[in-house]
Amino acid sequence: MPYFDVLQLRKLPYSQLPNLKSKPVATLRPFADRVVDRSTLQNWAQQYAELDIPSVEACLAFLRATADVQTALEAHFARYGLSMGKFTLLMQLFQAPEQGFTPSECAERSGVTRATITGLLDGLERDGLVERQPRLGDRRMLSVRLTEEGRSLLVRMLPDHFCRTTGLMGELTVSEKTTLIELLQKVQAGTKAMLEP
Amino acid sequence: MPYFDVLQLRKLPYSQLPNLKSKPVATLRPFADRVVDRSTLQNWAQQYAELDIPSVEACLAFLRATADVQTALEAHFARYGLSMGKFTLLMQLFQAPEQGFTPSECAERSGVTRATITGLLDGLERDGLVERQPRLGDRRMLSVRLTEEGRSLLVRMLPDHFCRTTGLMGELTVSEKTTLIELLQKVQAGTKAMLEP
DNA sequence: GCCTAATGATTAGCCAGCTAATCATTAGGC
DNA sequence: GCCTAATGATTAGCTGGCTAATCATTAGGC
Repeated sequence: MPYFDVLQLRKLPYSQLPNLKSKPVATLRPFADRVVDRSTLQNWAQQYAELDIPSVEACLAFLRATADVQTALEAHFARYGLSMGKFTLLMQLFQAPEQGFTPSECAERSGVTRATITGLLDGLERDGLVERQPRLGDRRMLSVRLTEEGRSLLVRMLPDHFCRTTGLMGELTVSEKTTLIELLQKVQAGTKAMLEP
Repeated sequence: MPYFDVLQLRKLPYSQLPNLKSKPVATLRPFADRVVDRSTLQNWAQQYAELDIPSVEACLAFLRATADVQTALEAHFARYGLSMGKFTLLMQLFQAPEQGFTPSECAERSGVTRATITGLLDGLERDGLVERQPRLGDRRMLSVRLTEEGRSLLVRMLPDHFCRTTGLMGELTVSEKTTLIELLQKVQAGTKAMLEP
């Protein structure tokens, strides 16, 4: 759930995505954008000295962008029957050496737990995009590899994928992209403050 | 799962978060940052004319920041026994009129489905932070309100919350915050390209 | 050489999104 | 006035994160 809606912003209702299986039946109806009310924010700022308006606005803008991009990526991957996690996994295997990766290697490279990888592999294997084989030499490990079908799915989708990635950043000039990267790195550095005990 | 790890970036391993209940046992070990390899990117760019390096880099930076902020917020809310969704809901009710909101209103304001609200309310009600009561006049509807306990939890946590939000943006100057907001709006506009049929 | 500890994969179970279906209630057309 | 359609809430079931526990296998110390 989008956190920023505390202050009445909104994300794209999922049911409005194009190309997803079905019509909404008893789900959210579209509703007008509710942009954050300056006076509400100022009101809060009077009650809480800790509230810094520009920071909150930047944070809300970030979360709003986050939610929209997330939604858009999900819709993109859904066209190919994939989720972000599954695509990530496939791309890793696409670049993998001959013998593939072990599930643990996949987990480590992805920054998710092994349990999550097990689940994703179950799905990908069910869809015939990936195969698990015993690893010679150490019977605890498995080799995970793309099947031909998996490889061809990627080859088929990558042009579209890169094209849409370019489109996502299409409103920014090259120098704006550079600036954005710098500013995002500063936000990332700020997460330290959130994580502190 | 963080999509950007296709190109070997990483997010903070969940198990390294401070203040979460327990020690990692059989989970991810820390591993070195793998920054995207320029030459890999250039290599790919040769194979796929659609790949625009600055766009991909900006996209990866964004997704990386997204994942880290998400993780940090989750850790922050976890200190108070909340998730982002629950916090959002509580904040809405905090500002609600006397009679509270109906679950549907909550859903609409949050941009999530009613089913999701039902689940969140179940959890919040179980924890005694919120109460559901029948609505006079229309027996299909419910009134959802904060309990005293819910209200006092918010009052207790908000100073810390705003403080940490300010901290999150603490590395940026005021004018950088403004710039960031502008650039993020452009990224948001770019999601159109992702959503197109 | 054996026994304990470490490692790899899986399983079970929680959470919070989602869709689709169901049920109760209300509203509206004829 | 009644019956159908719309509306509000819930439920069931899927997904993909997570933790914790389990099980098999391997490695290492003594």
